Amino acid sequence: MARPRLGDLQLAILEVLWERAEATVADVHESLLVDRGLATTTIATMLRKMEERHLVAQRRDGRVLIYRARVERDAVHRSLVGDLVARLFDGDPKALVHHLIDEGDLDAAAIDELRRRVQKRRKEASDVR
Amino acid sequence: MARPRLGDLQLAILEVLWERAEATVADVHESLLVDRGLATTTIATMLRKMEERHLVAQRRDGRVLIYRARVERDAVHRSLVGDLVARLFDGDPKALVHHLIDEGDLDAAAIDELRRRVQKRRKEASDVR
DNA sequence: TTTTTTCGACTACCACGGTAGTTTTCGCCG
DNA sequence: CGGCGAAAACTACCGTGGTAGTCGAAAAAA
Repeated sequence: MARPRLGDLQLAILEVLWERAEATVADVHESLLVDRGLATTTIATMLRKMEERHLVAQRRDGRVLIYRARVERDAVHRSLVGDLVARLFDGDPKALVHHLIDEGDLDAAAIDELRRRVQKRRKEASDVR
Repeated sequence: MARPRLGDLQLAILEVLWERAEATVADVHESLLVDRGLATTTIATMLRKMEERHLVAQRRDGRVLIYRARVERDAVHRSLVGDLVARLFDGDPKALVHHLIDEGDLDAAAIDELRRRVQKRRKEASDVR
């Protein structure tokens, strides 16, 4: 029993739900229509499968099903990023950033911004405490 | 036809091949035996499938097949990381690092080290030029 | 009330990662 | 030369993401 590993469509659907909080099959279909030319039934099927896996919750309003995300964005991001870090970088997040730098995806300005962000985060964390 | 998206076992196999340059089925099997208790045939099947997808190359030495990686580590890392960044962070690598910081996976010391690394990389790049 | 539209439910496929058993091949040793 | 043993080849199966058609029920329209 390996992990479910959400695919592209599932992620796209969740993205829609994260933005709208609630949506019907038609809503999701319409939102994704531009990027992917999928049939409505495809979205419906996917939503049903995702409901089975408890990724989304479904509520009935009359004869229409209304879906909402049951996992939150941060949790999904954390899980997927953590997964990648575990798979490729032996669980060391720094190694991932090293990779990004070596590939030229981050420049000095970006790092400086990150530095500020760390400072800010530290402050917020102590404020909460 | 979506992308193949290498799985855990495939990655583990590639890891072995990246370290040894060349390996037989038995070699790979032995290397992975500790972590995963897989049958030799499983490794063999996976290697054959990977050969079909041109992830590895196969060379015959008498009766034995010798495999070597046909994709390089950096390329795979780049591809998988790029994929994740595209999927989750709208193609912006900085957003990924922001996430890491917000999750507390990177502290100030780590950032300072990254800064040094950027400096070094910039130097190396100009040296090559 | 009858017809048409709209939804969801069910079913069916395909590709592919992962896992392994069965069969065939082939070189080597006695 | 013949049989043994190891390696490769073939086959099979499951779960799941992705894609969509069909069908039936129910609501809306005529």
